[in-house]
Order: sequence, then C-alpha cells, then structure tokens
Amino acid sequence: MSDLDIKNGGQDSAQQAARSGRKKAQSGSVSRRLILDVAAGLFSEQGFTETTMRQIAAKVGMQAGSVYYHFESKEQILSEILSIAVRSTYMAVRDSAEKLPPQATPRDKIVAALRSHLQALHGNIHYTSTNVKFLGQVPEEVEQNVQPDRAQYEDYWNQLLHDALAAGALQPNLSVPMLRPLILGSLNRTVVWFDPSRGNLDDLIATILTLFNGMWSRP
Amino acid sequence: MSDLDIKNGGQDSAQQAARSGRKKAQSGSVSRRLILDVAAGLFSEQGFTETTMRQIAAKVGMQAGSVYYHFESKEQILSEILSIAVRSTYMAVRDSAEKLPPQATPRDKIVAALRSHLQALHGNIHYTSTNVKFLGQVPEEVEQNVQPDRAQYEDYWNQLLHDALAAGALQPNLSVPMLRPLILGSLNRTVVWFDPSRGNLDDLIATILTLFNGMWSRP
Amino acid sequence: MSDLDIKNGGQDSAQQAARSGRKKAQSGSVSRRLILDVAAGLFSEQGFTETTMRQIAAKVGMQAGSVYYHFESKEQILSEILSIAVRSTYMAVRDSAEKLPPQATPRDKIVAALRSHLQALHGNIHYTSTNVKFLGQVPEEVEQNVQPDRAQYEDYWNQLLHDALAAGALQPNLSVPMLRPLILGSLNRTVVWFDPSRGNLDDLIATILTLFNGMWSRP
Amino acid sequence: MSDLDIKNGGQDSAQQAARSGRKKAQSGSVSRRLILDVAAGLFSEQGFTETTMRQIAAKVGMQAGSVYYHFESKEQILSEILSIAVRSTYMAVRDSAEKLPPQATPRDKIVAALRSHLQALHGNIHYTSTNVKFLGQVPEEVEQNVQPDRAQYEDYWNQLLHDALAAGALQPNLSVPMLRPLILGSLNRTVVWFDPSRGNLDDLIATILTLFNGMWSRP
DNA sequence: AATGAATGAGCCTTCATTCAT
DNA sequence: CATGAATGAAGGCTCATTCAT
Repeated sequence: MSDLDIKNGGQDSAQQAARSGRKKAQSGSVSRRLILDVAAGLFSEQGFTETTMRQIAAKVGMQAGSVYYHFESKEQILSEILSIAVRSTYMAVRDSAEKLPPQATPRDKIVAALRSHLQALHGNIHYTSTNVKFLGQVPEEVEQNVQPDRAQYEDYWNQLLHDALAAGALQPNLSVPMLRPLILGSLNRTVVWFDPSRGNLDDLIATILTLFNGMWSRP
Repeated sequence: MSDLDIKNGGQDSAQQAARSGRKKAQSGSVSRRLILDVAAGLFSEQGFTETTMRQIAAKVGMQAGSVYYHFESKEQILSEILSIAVRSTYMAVRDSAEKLPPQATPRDKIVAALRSHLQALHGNIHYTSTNVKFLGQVPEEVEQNVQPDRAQYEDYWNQLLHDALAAGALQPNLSVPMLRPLILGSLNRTVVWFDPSRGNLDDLIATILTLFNGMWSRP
Repeated sequence: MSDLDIKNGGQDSAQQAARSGRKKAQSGSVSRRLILDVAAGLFSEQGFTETTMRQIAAKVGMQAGSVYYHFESKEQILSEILSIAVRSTYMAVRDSAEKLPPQATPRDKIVAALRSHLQALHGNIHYTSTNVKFLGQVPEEVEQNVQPDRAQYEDYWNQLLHDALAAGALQPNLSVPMLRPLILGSLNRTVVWFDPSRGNLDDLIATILTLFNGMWSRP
Repeated sequence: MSDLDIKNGGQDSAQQAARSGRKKAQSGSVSRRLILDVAAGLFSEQGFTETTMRQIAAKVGMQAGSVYYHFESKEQILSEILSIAVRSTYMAVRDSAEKLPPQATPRDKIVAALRSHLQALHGNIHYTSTNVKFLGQVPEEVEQNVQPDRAQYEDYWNQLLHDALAAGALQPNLSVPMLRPLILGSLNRTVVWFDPSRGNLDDLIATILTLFNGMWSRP
C-alpha cells in the first residue's frame, strides 16, 4: 500500500448509491452531507473505531437509528469520506497543474501540484486527515472501495514525475516508484503535526520546496 | 505535538533478563516481553482498539486473563511499546551521531542521524510503526506517559539542526521548528509505505538524501 | 450513619405513567419500572454484587445490554431503588402521623408512625429490604445519592421524638440521638426475620408496642 | 431465618479440619488466625464478595495462593468467622447469666444476657458484624455450616425467655417466638449504627433497658 | 424521515482457584 | 509453607445494527 491520496470528490458516490439500488436516500440530501461532515470531523479527531454512531447522530441532531436511513453502515460512511478526500485532492491538484500556461516546465507542474496538494490537504482537513491517518488501517471492504480512486491519483503523480524525469528535470538516479510515495508521504504527514492556525501554510510550502530542492537536476 | 520518535528498542530488557541469571522474578519477563512483541505486531497491523486482549493472549499462548498478571491494562501495554519505540530510536540515533570522528561536520551528524533513524524505524518495525501510526491518537493517559521520551528525542534533533544552522551548514532561511517535524515526519511516514522486504533500505536512504539535498547551504 | 428509612414506595411512578395517557416517552417507563421491581427483588434476596445484570434482564425478559437503554449502570438501579424505598416510607409515615385528629398526643403520633413504618416496610418488602440490608454497604456514589432522603426521614423522626420529650411523654432520661436509631433499627431489622406470610403483622406491631412500652413516662 | 446469633467460639473448628482429613494445616497456626482476623475485618467493612483473596493475603503479608494452604476456600474462611462469632457470643452470654448468684431471678438473667450480648457484639466487632450484616445472605453451604451454632444460641435465649414467662416475669401476652428474634434483632442491629468509639456502650445498654422495660409484667 | 427500544456479540477486566517448584 | 504464574469462568458495559411505528 503506497502513500498517496485524495481527489475528484464525490460525484459518483450518488451513482454508487443508485447502482446498489437499495432503499437508502440519494445524493444531495442535506442530512447526508451533514452526517459526512460530522463523521469526518469525529473520525479525524478520535479515530474510526473510537467514534460511535451515537456521537455522530447526536452532533447531527438525530437519533442513532436514523443515520441508517442515509447510510447502510458506519463503514460506508468512512468509505465515502475517504473517496471524497482522495477525489477532491486529485481534482484540485490536476486543475492547478493543468491550468498552467503551455510553456510551463515539468518542474513548474510538480511545484504547482505540490503546493496544491498541501492546500487541499489542509483546506479540507477533516476529510483528508481521516484519509491520511487511517491509510492501511481501514477495514478490507472500505479499502477496496477507495483503492481505485487512490490508484488514479497515484498514477497522475507517477506521470508528472515520469515526464519530469524524461525531460531531464530530475536527478537521473531518482526512481519514480520510490520518489512518489516519499514525496506524497512527506506532504501527507504534515497533517499530523502542522496546524495552519498556528503556522503559515505558505511558510510550510516554502520550507518543503527548499528541502526538496535536491531532487532537481543541477543546471 | 510534533513528529519524531523511536530506536534500538527493547532487545535490552530481554538481554537483561538473560544476562542476569537470576532464577525467578526475571523468568516472568519472558512472558512479559513476549506479550509486548506480540501486541506491538498486532497493534501496528490492526490498530490499538481493533486488537483484542484475547488475540494477544492467543498469539502468546495463554488465556486473556493471564495477560493481566503481567500488565495492568491494555493501555499499559501500549504505553510500554511506545516508550520502547521512542527510547530505542533515540539511543540508536544518538549513538551513531556521537560515535563519529571528532572532525565530523554538523552535516555529517545529521546524515548519520537520518540514516540511523530510518534503520531503527525499519529494524524494529512493530514497535516503531505502532508509535508512528498512532501519534496523536493514543489515549490521553498513554500520551502523557510517552511525552517526556518524545520531548527528549525531539530536543536532540533540535540541537543537531541548530548546531548545523549556527555553523552555516543549512540554508539560512530554514527554521528549525518547521524543519525538524518536516524531516522526522517524512522519515516516519515511510513506515506506512516502505517494505524493506520488497525494497532496499539503502536505496531509500539514498533517495531521501538526494531529495533533501536542498537543505544544505550551497558552497 | 444511623438507622432509618423507607416507605409507600414507587407505585407512584407507575401510576404516574398510567395516569398521564401520554403515548410515548412514558411507555418506556413500563420497562423501567419493571426493571426496578425485578432488581429490587433480586438485590434483596441475593445481594447487590451477587446479582448480575444478566439475571435482571432475563427475569425482565430482555437482553442484558438492553437494560442499559433505561439505566446508566447497575449502581444507578440500586440508587433509584433506595430512593424509592426511603421516600415512600417517609411519605407513608408522615401521612399517617399527620392525618391524626388535632387532639392526638405526641405519643399517638409516634405509635402511628411506628405502625406505619412497619407496614411500609413489609408492604414494599423488595425495595425496603434492599435498603435496610445494605445500609452502610452500598457504593460511595450511591450512598451520596440517597443520603439526603435518609436525612430527611431521620429528621422527621427526630422531631417526633423531640416533641414527645418536650411534652413529657417520654422517660426524661432518654436521649433522642440514641433512641431514634435504636427504634428504627429495631423495626428495620424485622425485615431480616419476620415473614408476613407466616406471621401476623399486627401481632408483630403489638409485640413491639408492648416491648417498647418502657419508653413512655409513667403517669 | 430468624435473628439470633453468635457463640461458643472456634473450639472445634480445628476438629472440623481434622475430621475432613484433607491436607490443610490444623488449628493453632498463627497464620491461620491472622487470616481470620484480617478477613473478618475486611468482610465487615466491605462485604464478602467485595473482599478479594488478594486483599486478605496482602494484609496478612502473603501471596493469594498461599492462603489456600490454610483454608480450602474463601467460603470456608467466612464459615469459620461466622462460627467464631456465634459461639463466642453464646459462651459469653451463657457465662454471664449462669454465674449469677442462685437467688437471681429470670429477669436478672435476661438482663445479664442482654448486657453480655451487646458487650460481646461490640467487643468483637469484626467477627460479629460480619455475622450480623450477612445474616440471610451467605452462600447456602456456609449457612448450613453455621446453622447448628445459631440454633444452639437461639435455644438458649428461648429457654431464658420461657423460664421468665413461666415465672410470670414477662407480660403474659408476649410470645417467645416473636419476642426472641425481636430482641436479638434489635440488639444486633446496633452493629450498624452504634460506634463505641463515639458513644458509650453503657449508655446504649441503659437506653435499651429503659425502652424494653415494657416487656416485664407489672408488679 | 426519524425514533424508541431492543438485540447480541464482543470487549476489557476481575477473581477464586490451581499447581509446579 | 509459600510463591509465581496461569486458568477459566464470569461480569459490567458498549455499540453497530435492526425494526415496528
């Protein structure tokens, strides 16, 4: 299981529910989203197992049993949170890299992606930190559910790095399969120790860019 | 709560029991150590809450109740695992940095510490990954118990980096309070994705040193 | 901790639920009251610690876990039983003493209280004997909960006896602080050995009045 | 189960152990008596079930397992405590009543017995209060063990009262089967509320004699 | 859509007891 | 005599989940 995450956010979680055709309510239910938000907050603070359905329900303002009208299980809630985290990060990162002017170099793209990943991470912290903190510790079934989303995002970074390597922008002795999880893991780990309300996110980004400066090939 | 941890861990107490040929009292330590090893393995794989005392006991080959002869609670087991992880890592890192020849530069020391931290991390993976994965998610009481050990290790790294900064070895715009958790967090995160049985640890170290090359001041 | 307690107990809350034809909320009270009744019976027969939640639940016809929907803990159940015992006894005793005609003497009041205390005691035996048997042996927390109720009832008897003493109805050398617990203790102890189904309660009362006849001042 | 208790003290508890012929040590072991004393203290303070073998052992200064060298079970300990309580009280009461001068009246005897019972009760409080508090709540097997001792003591009181009744010393309408448990119950209950370190035992006796003055036939 | 009530499986922990040494 | 270590049964309690209303 490698380190990478987040993106593309939730558009087909509704489809998913539709596909599975079961009773539950669809997409846009306000309650549904509220439950996800509340759950993401609790999961990221206390952990998945440590959070009870009753806690979630209480914070949403309903009874524990009522949550089951919107979700089939606690795991399904987690599953959707993780998907949202991965997809939304992916979308943000890809957008910021692709919207660069045509003359942007592979290095420019990577830098943009890096910055954007960190911004998405800390701008959506309940969802993303749930995702980051529980990587490799979620129930089998949930993992399988998010895996495709993760893979897609990983692939995007692989491509970014491959392009840069092919263009001679990276130190030639670097290997993408080692570099990608290393970079993403470093970024993701900031979720554990960096508090945007106490430190400046731009400072963090600057520090990371300085530290990682060694990856670029010397001119 | 910043990111840092681990080393050399725990073999001592086993050796200790072995060395001291004392008949009784220490013999129990065998069970004790066995429980810790087994628990560390299960915790790091499944999570603390997800691991049951019965699982631990079964793997050790005893009854669940029997574990309580050796430990007061499940939390105490976790607490000791974390302490072992942090302290052993600290010892290993400090030893490797301090045993350098006198003419070693601050940069040499940091490089040695980095390498040693990673080796300790992956050489004692059950203990260290329990520590790394659950940073910030352990029960209050346990956290308080390990906190002093964490702080000591953090301080050691702070000093290492401050010395280097004062000696002009680091980029002058880097700040230690940001750099230290960033570096340690990056290293620690490898616990989640790097598998020494599938990749080469020296390759990982080399890649990290290349990536982090940007932190040193240019000659 | 002195000796005193109990009365008229608990039928109220049932009546209350019945009276108020409210559809919901109170319907749960049926289970609640049933649990209290069953628990009181088991506690008084076997003891608090000796009684298991599973036993209570089984006799009520539910699962052990279900009891926790109605009560927070086993101790809370005990706590409510004791309160019901003490309060109901108090109410019964006070009512019977206060409803006497205006020309009733202090001695008449005490006799009425005595009789009423015994009737409450044996008319609500599960609750009251739980209270009597465990006096001074209940968990700290529970004790604190019932203490105010006990104190109130004790005070009532103190007043009864003081009035009689002041009116010259009692032997002048008797002291209320010694007399009150002695009398109430004697009455309460009947809970242990007197079985109304085998002996006649009025006979018991008559015997007690004869035995205690020494407390009144000789004409 | 009626109310009555205590006497004759322990003489054949040794015989008992001998009879049962099992491994355990006999009679006079210092440890044995120490265990009984400690256990009696803990039982009377905390209750039987609430007291653990480890607590007893710790207070005696040994390991839990070691207690089993002296006693076969926790219940056996309780059993012996109860026997000691009942027998020692019986002996004290009988002695004080029988040592009266020949011209002593039945009433004199009863008064002496009453006084002596209270003195034994509060002079041996750990044993006697264990006995008094747990009346009717001890395990079946233990109850059967003490029952003969109880019966013997009850019979002694029955005889005392019958003699007095036959001699016209008591109110003729009193019945012994009701009077005896009532008297003994009243006395025993003092165990719960009377603290000899805070009140004077002679005052208590005087108060009781005044209160109970109604039982004697009027001259 | 939501709730009150209950289920049932499982968890951590306690504790009397056993037994080889 | 005594202990260290372990057993195994049980206990209080939690919690995801269900379901009739």
